[in-house]
Amino acid sequence: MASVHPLASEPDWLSSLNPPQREAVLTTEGPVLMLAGAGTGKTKALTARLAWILANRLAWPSELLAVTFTNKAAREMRHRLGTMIGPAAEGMPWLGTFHAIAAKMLRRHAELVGLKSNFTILDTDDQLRLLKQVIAEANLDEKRWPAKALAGLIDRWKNKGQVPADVPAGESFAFADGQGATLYARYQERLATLNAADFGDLLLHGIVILERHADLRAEWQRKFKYCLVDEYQDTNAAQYRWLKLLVGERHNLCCVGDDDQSIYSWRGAEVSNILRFEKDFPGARIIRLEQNYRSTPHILAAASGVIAKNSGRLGKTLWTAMNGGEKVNVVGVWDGPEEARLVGERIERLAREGAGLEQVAILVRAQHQTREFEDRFIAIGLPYRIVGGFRFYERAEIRDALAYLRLVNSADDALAFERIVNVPKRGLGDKAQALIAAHARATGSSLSHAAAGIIETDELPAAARRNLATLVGDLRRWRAMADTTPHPELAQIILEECGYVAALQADKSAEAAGRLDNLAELVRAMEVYDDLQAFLEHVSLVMDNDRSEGEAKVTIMTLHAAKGLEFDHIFLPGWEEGLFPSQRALDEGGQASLEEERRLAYVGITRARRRATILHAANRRVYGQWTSSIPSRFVAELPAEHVESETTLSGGPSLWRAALGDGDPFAHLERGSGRGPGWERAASRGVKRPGVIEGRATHVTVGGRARGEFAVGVRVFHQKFGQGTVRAVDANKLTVSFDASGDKLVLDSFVEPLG
DNA sequence: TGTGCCGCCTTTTTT
DNA sequence: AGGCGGCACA
Repeated sequence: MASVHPLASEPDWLSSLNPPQREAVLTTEGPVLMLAGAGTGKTKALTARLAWILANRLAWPSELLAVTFTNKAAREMRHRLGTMIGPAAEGMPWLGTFHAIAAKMLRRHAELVGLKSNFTILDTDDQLRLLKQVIAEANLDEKRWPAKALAGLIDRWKNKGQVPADVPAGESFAFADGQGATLYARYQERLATLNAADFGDLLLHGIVILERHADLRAEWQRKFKYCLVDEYQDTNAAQYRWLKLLVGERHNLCCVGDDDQSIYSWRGAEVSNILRFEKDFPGARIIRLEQNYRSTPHILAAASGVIAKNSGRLGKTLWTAMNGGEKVNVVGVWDGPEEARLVGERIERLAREGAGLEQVAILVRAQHQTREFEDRFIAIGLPYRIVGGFRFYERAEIRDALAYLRLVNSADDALAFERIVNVPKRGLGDKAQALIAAHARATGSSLSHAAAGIIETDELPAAARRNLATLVGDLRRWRAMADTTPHPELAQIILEECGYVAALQADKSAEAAGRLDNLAELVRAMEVYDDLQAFLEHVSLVMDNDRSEGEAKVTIMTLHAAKGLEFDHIFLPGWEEGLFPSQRALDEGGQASLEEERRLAYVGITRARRRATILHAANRRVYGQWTSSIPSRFVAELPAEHVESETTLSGGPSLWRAALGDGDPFAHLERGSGRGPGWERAASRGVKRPGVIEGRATHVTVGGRARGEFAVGVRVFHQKFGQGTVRAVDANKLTVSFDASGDKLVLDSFVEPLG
C-alpha cells in the first residue's frame, strides 16, 4: 500500500494544485498536519486528497473517515468530490460531522451503553426540560440552581470526555453545593431510561465503547484506512480521544487546520491539539499552505498585522500573487443607527456599481447586533438574510411537528409525548399531565400507555378525558397508517388532523404564516429520506436552514458563522471595546480569551476578497441605556499603511465645509448624493442627529487622531450626556464626570469645551 | 385551565 | 428595550 501508482494522465484537480497542496495530496501514508491559512485552497487540497486515494484504489469509499464540524462543510466536500470523481463520492458513508458519524456508529453498538439502536437524540430544549425535572426531584430550587447552568456544566464535562465518575470533586461543587456530579449521574440514568442521548453523549458513548471493547476498537481501526479531520484546531478533548481511538496505530491521519482561526475554545475546543500534533504523532509531516488566493494584499496585510499581536502561534506567512485593491476602510460613526444607515448606503452604492448583493456580508460579534441592520434594511427595502440565530429545527413549530412524528415512530417517547400532549391546546394542563405521569410511574409504563389507561377511568373531567381519548386514538391511527402511507404525506395528515395547522391558521399574529411555511418546508425536506425512521435519525444532526433562495440578498451573520466563507465585500461593524472584544472576554478569560477575540477579528477580515470596511460607533445602546464607547483595540492594531480611516461625525458635509473651508476631506462620503431607493424615505423620517453647534468643528477628529486639547478640570459638553468635567485624559480618550450621569469614558472628538 | 400583567434579566459565540 | 417566566385573576 505504500507505493502509489500515478494516474496515466493527471486530471485537472491534481495538476491545478500548487506544490504544498500537491504534497498534502500525495503524502497519503503516515500522519500529516496541513496548516492551511485563510483562503489558501484548503478544501481544494483536502478533497483532492480524498479523490487521489479513491482514484488510486488505495481504499474503498467506505474505508475513508472524513470528519468535519459543520454539515455545510461536509456537504461541500461531498459535492466537490462528486465533481472530481463522480458518484463514488456519494458512497462515502463516513463523511460527516463528528456528531453525525458518532451517532451512526452508536446506533450499531447502542446496547453496549444501555441504549437501543433507535435511541432519540435530544435537542437542547428536551435536555433542559429533563434537567429541570432532575433538579426538581433533588428538591433544589430551580431559581437558585438553574437548569441552564447545569446543562452548561454537563456539556463541559462531556466535552472533556468525563463520565459522572470522572468529574473531579472540586468541580462538582460548581453546582448545588457539591451535587453536580450526582445530578449528572441522575441525568444520565434518566437518559438511559428514555432511550435517549444528548449531543455530548454521541461522542462520549463512542469513547466508552471503544475503550472498553478492544475487539470493536480493532475492527473500526482496521476499517478506516485513511482518516481526515477538517478544522482540527476546533477539536475538543472528547473528539481528540475519539479520533485517537479510531485512528489506532496506523496513523494514516491527515488533520487540517489553522491555529489562527481557532475560535471555539468556549465550547471546549483545545488549540493545544493542533499545537501538539507532532508530539502526538511522531514523524508527522507538517505542510503549510500559505499562498492566499482570496484577498487583496491590503486586506491580507491588515489581517496579518492584527493576528501578529497574538503569542503562541505556529506561525504562517500568508502571501498573495495578486496586487492592487483598496485599503481596508475604517469608519467612525456617531451611533448604532448611523452605523446601520451608513452600511446600508454603502451597500446600495456597491449595488449600483454592479456588485451582487450575495457578494456582500455584514459580520457581527454578537447576534443582537443584527437587529439594528435588520431594522434599517427593512426600512430601505434592501434584501437581506440572517444566518444562524434560530436553526430551522430549533423552531417551536418544527420541534412540535417532530414530536408528533417521534411519537408515531416510537410510542414510548416520553419527551415527545410531554411536548405535544397539550399542543395545540386541548385542555390537558398541568393537572391532567401530572395524573398521566403518576399513572405511568405507578404502572411502570410509558406516558402513551398510561394515557390510554386513564381514558378508561373516570379520573379526568369529562372534557379532558374526551380530548385525551381523541389524541390517543389519533396516535394509534397514525401509527397504523405509517406502513402504507409515504412519510411526507403522513406528516401532512398528522399536522392537519391534530389541529396544528388549524390553530396556526386561526392565529392572526405576524409569525403564524411563517410557521406554516416552515411546516411545509419540513414536509418537503422529508422527501429525500427513505422512511420516517431515517428522517428522524438525521433531523436533529443534519438539518439546517441553509436554503439559499433565488433573490440575491445581503448576508448578516456572526463572525463565528462566517468561518470558511468568503465574500467580495465585508462589513465589520461594532469594533468597540466591550463589544468586540466582548466585555465578557475582557473580564473573564484574560489574555487567552483576548487572543481568541483577536483571532475572530482575523477570521472576519480574511473573509473579504476585495473590500473590507470596519466600523466603530461612539455611542451605542446597551441594555436600553446609551453608553459611550471607544474604538476597539483591534482598530489600533491594524497596520496604518493598509488602512484608510474616516469619521462621519454629526452634521454632514456643510459642517465640514464650514470648519475647513473648501477642503472638505470627506466630500466622497455619501450624504444625499446618488441616493438609493431607501434614502429619501429615511431622510423624510427625519433620522435626526442632535443639534449641531456651529464652531464645534474646531475640535473634530480627522483620520482617527484628535486635534482638540482637553485638560483635566475643563468643563465640557457632550451631545448625549450633557455637561461635565474632565477627570482624566488618555490620548484621545477622556474620562468625564458628567453632572447628570456620572463618569464616562468618551472620545474627545465628541465633546465640546464649554466657554 | 387560560390569559394578562409585572418584574426580572439579558447579549457571545453552537455541533 | 424587549422577551420570558412567574404569578394573580377570570
